[in-house]
Amino acid sequence: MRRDVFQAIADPTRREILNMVAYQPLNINTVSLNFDVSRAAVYKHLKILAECGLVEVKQKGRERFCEARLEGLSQVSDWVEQYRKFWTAKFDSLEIYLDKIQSKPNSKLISKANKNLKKKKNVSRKYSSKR
Amino acid sequence: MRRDVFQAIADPTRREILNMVAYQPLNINTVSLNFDVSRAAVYKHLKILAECGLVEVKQKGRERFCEARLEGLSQVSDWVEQYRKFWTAKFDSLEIYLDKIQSKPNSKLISKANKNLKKKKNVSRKYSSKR
DNA sequence: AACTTGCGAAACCAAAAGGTTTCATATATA
DNA sequence: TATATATGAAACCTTTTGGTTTCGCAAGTT
Repeated sequence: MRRDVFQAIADPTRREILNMVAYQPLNINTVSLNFDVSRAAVYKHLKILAECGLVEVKQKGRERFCEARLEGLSQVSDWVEQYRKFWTAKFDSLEIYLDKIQSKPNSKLISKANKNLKKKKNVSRKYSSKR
Repeated sequence: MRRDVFQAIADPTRREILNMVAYQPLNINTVSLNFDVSRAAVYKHLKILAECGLVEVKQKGRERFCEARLEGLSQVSDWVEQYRKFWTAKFDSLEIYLDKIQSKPNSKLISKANKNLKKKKNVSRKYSSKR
């Protein structure tokens, strides 16, 4: 069960939950009452958010307050920011590059590709019906 | 079939694909050769990326070159950035607020919650075995 | 003590995801 | 022309996801 921040924020309900507890800690019930889905469903979402560290749960009596711990989002921020140059810059030069490259794609990737090709053929054979 | 950027980048393979085509357009086969999964699987990932606008596909003869169109990531960037203050700021005051609030959670959310509570009871009845 | 609340967990479900094979087709190439 | 390559698409399969009910229990309330 992969449990990373990217997957955690992929679900719109979880993003809403995150937004809700970002401004103040709320107990699980209060969070769930703000959604149409069942408390159990919200509970599971909260569990996922907690598992990847985006919310921290603190017991207070019989209640459990969920507090956002958004530092984990920096991982997403870092990932996105490394590509900002690609959508900020003009793409004309890249277009031209495409025209040049198309008959002979990047050699580095190709050589890596060739290694995988062998692996891939093995895998294929493994699953193939013909021996 | 929900098809948004958040979901598109949730899969690590798709993030790798995106990174691969960010630097130069590549045809589908070349992309797939760099992964252990089948071409068909990679094809599906590319389709998802294309559906949410993160890659653009251009036909060139019998080949189809995939080009990254990363502007869509700005949506993710915007979403994350709105929370940066929460992980940059000190949380002490929030901690104190928690202690004050815990016996009486946010009234705005609560009133919204009450509306949903009614809905929720209806829904429950709908699915309930007892009539 | 009896009742209400807030949770946690289990059992179940349907749909979505992520993969795999296989096959057909169009485009290059030898 | 015969062969190889690059795709698209369909049929299937297994695992994950996102939800729902139902139950039990502990902690507050009346």
